[in-house]
Amino acid sequence: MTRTACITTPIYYVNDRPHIGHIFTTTLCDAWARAMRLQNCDVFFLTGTDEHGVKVEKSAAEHNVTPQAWADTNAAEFERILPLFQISNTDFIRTTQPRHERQVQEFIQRLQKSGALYKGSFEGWYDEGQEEYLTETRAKECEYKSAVNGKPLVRAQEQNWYFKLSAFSDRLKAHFESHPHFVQPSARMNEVVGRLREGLQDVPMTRTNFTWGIPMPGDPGHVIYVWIDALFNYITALDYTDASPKNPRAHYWPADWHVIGKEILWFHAVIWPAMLMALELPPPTKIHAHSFWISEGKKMSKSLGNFIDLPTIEKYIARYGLDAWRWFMLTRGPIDATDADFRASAFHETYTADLVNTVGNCSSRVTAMIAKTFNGQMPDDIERGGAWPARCQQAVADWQKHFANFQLADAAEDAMKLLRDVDLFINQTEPFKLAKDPAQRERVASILAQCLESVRIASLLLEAFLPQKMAEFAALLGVSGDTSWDVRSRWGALKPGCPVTKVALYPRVESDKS
RNA sequence: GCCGUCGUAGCUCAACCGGUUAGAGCGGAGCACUCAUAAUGCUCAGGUUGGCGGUUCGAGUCCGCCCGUCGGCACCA
Repeated sequence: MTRTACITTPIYYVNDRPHIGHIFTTTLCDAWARAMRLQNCDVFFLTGTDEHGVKVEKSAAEHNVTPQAWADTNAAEFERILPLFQISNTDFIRTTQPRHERQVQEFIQRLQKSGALYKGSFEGWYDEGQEEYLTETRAKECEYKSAVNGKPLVRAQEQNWYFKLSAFSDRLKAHFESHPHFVQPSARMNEVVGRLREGLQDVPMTRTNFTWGIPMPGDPGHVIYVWIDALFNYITALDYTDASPKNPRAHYWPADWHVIGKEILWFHAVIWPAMLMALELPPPTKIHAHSFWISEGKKMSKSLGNFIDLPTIEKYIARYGLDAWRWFMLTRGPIDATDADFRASAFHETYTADLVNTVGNCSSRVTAMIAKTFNGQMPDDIERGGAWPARCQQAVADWQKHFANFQLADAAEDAMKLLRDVDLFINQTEPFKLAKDPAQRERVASILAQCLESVRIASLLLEAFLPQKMAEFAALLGVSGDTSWDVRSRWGALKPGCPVTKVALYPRVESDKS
């Protein structure tokens, strides 16, 4: 029986344009999904778009189109760009799809039956121009005036459906205690636990001031709040209103990882698990909340206009290649608790140091020596690998452990270390010198065979990060994607005599000193 | 304001429960080598581990205070 794995990105709000943040999150998930697939896992990798809410309704009106048309256009853009980054998602869910809307209504009805919902009145500071409520702190910040038109905020009230979040306080606390790694990184876990200690308030889950959303079952005029609607995507994509074994997707839940940005942690770590508890469904296994990119030392913001947007990203890919882009995202990105800086100079240095000088050069020197010394054929290793099989096995084990813990950059480093060891080994054993002595031919054959086999295994470990060139390299060596993990991850997949040509995987790129 | 991060070599970061001369990568300097994409390997960083005080046989690692940074505080990846 094959293992299953499930990973999700947040669904992206269609009022936004795709930028480095979306692509970063999605790429993280993609690398993990690819790593699991390499290991023969049956992977469900979900992404999609969040399309309801007052902001979409307003933007649509400004553009003189229907909300659905506006959502269609923008959702299409999010979906269109996935192949540009070789994202290997297995589904793309949109919250305006019938499958989602139908199931959300059913889940809401179940929540109602469970007694987790009640109708109460909501009072708050209301911006009449923007037609939205502001939080108490936000209202204070704006001195109780609209940030947009300067008119005073009004005290407004409306009837809403509430989710009884407070009732789940103890169960949530118990879950956090028994699952100390539920939220990663640990700094984020601390934040959630700390806030949980302060007590929970029930959350409004419907609105009446707009209509672009999923109607509240049995209460016309009430629309399900976008966030509640959106969270359900993780299980509506699995048709999880039917959790029985007859549903071919049901076994993917609970998801191994919800990968999110830190700003939406509370919803995923607290509200979402509580709703699932109310529905008597299992919570997600783990949540990884990454941090943000900043740009050349400055926070990205709409007002500064320094977002790393799609055209900027496409320029990098045109210049350095997709692998380089993914490599920088995955190894230098804000995957943990601190923000990371996107600098053009750092991008260039990372590409040169890692992909050109290490991956590219090491594979090049090894294949070149074999091509020259052994007529382009994998030589026979009478030493049976020497110390290398164990060394490679260790790298594979470390890599697996790091991926299991969502430590992607560390997993990449496992492969890089292996390559650096190969470089070192070549300098120490000097096969290029020994090759001049016919008496040393067997020794040279063993050294080079060991090098190539180690490089091959390193490239396997890099394939989730660098899908383009590593797949190409594997194919060149005749050990490509349809070969099983057991064969590929073990020593000895390259047989003596198989053809080897000199490779040049990552060309040097001149830095543009302006 | 409340809660929470982080503050270690020029840069990016390591260091499990406190325990020998605090470690890598990148950049820089020198040397070696020539199979390779002017690549690679070796050597070189005398860092008061933000500051002050405390606990301890012993603290980067625990406690207190201070300084600085960043984040969350309900809908911006």
